[in-house]
Amino acid sequence: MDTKNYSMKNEFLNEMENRGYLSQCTDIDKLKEICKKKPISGYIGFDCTARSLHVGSLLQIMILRLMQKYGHRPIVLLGGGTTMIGDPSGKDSTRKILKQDEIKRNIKSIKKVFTRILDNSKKETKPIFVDNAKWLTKLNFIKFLRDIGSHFTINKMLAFDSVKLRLEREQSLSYMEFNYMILQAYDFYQLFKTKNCILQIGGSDQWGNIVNGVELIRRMLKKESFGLTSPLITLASGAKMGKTEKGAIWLNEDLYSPYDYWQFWRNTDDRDVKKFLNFFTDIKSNEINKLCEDEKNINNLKIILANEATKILHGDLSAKKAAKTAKETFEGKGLGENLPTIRVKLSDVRKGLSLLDFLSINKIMSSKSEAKRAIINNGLKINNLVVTDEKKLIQYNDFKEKNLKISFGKKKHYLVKII
RNA sequence: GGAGGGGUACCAAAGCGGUCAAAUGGGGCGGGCUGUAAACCCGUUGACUUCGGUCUUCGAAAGUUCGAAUCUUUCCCCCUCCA
Repeated sequence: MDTKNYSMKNEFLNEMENRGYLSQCTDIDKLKEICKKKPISGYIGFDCTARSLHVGSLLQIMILRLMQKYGHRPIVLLGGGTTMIGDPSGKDSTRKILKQDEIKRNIKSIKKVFTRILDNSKKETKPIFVDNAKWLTKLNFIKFLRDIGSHFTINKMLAFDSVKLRLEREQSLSYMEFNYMILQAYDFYQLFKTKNCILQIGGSDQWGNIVNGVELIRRMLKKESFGLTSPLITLASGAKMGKTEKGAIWLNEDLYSPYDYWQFWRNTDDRDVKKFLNFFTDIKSNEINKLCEDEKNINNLKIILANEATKILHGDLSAKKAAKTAKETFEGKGLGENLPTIRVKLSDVRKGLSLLDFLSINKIMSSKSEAKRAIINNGLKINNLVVTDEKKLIQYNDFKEKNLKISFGKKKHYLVKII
């Protein structure tokens, strides 16, 4: 992380603007004033519906990181309580309800990522982790309705996008989900009261939920708080950031390897590269401008992006390893040591392994039929040679010094080793 | 609670007794072209198979029939209007 002047606290919001992190703010000027004078605490809430967050949440985490950089304190709210309800924002249908111990497990797993990306070394900016299950699960329904519910009107709630869109699309919205925004507002109120947290940050789809919290704090405590949103990242292709058809780009290492993560950034659409350099690296904005002007080969920019982004999440060493493997695999057509590796027994190889079985057993292909199709479509290579025989057996003489590379398509490569 | 409409593969949507593993579009995957990009073009898109076929799939269950995604009954779910 940058080691420059940490006292420039007001720079936090300026850099947010420069990097394109800022979409809306309830009162940017006033917030800047406050930031200039003293360190603040700001929070972002995260859903715990999966074992890991995916790159769709990365921008939010980068914002927390940026707060720290300028001396402010990030609060990470892992929504163990709200996850039991499910945020209807931006969703067409109700999510499946998770069991409580599942949510607990998810929280534990998700937390790992924050300890990597955020800075834990300084007392003043060390992130605080909170779980809203702590207060939400203790609420008394009648009391809550009287104390909190009375501040909300249905008229207004119906006008929020999260509700309105669902109704317009003729999708049902349960009473449970309908209450989500109130709970989120209550979270902010809690954090304001107990942690002196004056700012809530979120994606632009959270605007309604955030404003509700600001409003609730004003009504209940007669105090001012702030809300701020980051833009919804839209890819040049029109798709949403983070989830591909094949599955999400997970941040947790055990779900998505550093090598794959590096590849994800390396494969960025040309049109998104500059934006992503600003969003997902520590390179200064003006340096990025210069880089983009000087560098004529956009592929080199993508490599920088991949290196830097991977470094932030997985560390320098993993980033370097991934870059090296990519180079060996794609440029040298060789065997990158860091490729996903499958180990086989010598005795099995001597007998001859059915390629179709091998592919499906090791989950390279989801079924034998799919593997067969891949071969028919010339999509499968062993040591860079197209496989044409679907009945092929993997045999000892296919290996070079006990190594063999299986490639599916141009980008998916696997290393097979004899043990 | 009453009336009507509807639930089909990853999504949207056709099919309304056999020729249906199910049209078409999107998405995905693979190939070509390139730059590990985009666009474009081509192929492919349930599983298993001794490649002859076999098995499972059209909300769920039961039934009619030689034969059901298609007809009947019950149940579940969704939508619209009314109360």
